[in-house]
Amino acid sequence: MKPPPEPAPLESGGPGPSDSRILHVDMDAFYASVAVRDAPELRGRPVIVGGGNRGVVLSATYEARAFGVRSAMPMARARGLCPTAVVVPADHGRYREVSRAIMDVFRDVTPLVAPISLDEAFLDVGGGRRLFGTPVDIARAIRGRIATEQGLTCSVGVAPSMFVAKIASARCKPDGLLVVPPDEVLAFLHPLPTAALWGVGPRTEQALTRLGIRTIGDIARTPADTLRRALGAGAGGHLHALAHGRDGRRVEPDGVDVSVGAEETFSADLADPERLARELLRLSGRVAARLRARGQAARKISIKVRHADFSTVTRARTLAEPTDVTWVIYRTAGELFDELRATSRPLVRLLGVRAARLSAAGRTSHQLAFDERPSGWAEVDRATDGARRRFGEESVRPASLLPDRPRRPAPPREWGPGRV
DNA sequence: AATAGCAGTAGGCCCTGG
DNA sequence: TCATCCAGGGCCTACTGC
Repeated sequence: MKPPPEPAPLESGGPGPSDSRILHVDMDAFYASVAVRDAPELRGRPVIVGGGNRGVVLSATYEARAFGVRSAMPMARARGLCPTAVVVPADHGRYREVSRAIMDVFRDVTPLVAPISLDEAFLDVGGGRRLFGTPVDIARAIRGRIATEQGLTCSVGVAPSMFVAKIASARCKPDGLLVVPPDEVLAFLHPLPTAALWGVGPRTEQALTRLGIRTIGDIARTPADTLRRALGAGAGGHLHALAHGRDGRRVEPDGVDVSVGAEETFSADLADPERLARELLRLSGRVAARLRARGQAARKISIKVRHADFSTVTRARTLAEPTDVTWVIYRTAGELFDELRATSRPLVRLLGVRAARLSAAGRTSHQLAFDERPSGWAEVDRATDGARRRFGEESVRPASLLPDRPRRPAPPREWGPGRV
């Protein structure tokens, strides 16, 4: 999800809407519910979506949750808790389809839809009274449509602000509807544990516990300065405001992404420099293709390396000019990787490539440096994109990525497996 | 005993250029 | 010329959440 944007400046009249007109709609056990819907023989059984020998649980039916299975839990542990569970691999294409249909339902009642993920969104339905009825009417209608059109259940929180609506939907799961009127917000919030607040994860919860703060009410009774000292100026002030029910954020239709990346955990830890270089090339190709698909170019390239002991480092470099070219990204990532491993080379568990500082790709006038020849790499990418459109994603890839030929990864003379 | 693949922000540190 | 301060950018880690 996207972290909360900065609270908008308050308009005269106080913090946010004075009526409960914000909806948070959250699908119940989304991936698992889609899997069961599409394979009815699974109904009633514990089902876990996830997999891979080193994967985590992406979603689990309530039957599986009864055994203690939770999302983000390592699969090995989940299987231990619930050996009878049916394990189903994820099908992201399918989830995207269903997601689009659901979001369309939301947009039928208001243009103010802020998707948080495939299965969850905020809606501001304050403007729809005349056409669609009260926020509660609208919430019921949405739940009905999703049930009949998709055969799926969702839970809806209705409140005067986004974060209260979010907590409300979580408290009425599954298949629930919970309305928090403005004058009941504080009574609703204060008994809840601090972790119920958006932005309080395990670390922050620990820090608060050390101060003897356990509930949202405790936060509200703590001086803002104490919180700021313990959690930092930003987070401290933010939590203090939330605990008093103040949340100036509005529901804004999606903003643009500020970065795109690709990363992968390998089925076994890697040491082989050639293999690592090939993986870097593959990830670079994926990032570049996604940039081109959005018509964007990036000025900052970063890599992420997770070692066998789970320690993680990132390295980044800003380019002289934006790029969407596979080879430029690969070369940069390779240099960063080289520098990182100049001194020591622990086994690699995960590798990632990310592109940031995005701009519209445009046909920027490109000044060739003295020692630079027109490389033709952009043309290679264009041809690749075209072939993939016609013949499918798997139709084109660099020779070094062909399964039969674990050779050296393509061109960069300056950087290649020979030097790793 | 095991820990995905994304994405985002905050805060600390260092360097650079007035 | 040197010391000092400050602002801004870049980099990195830590944390959060779906």
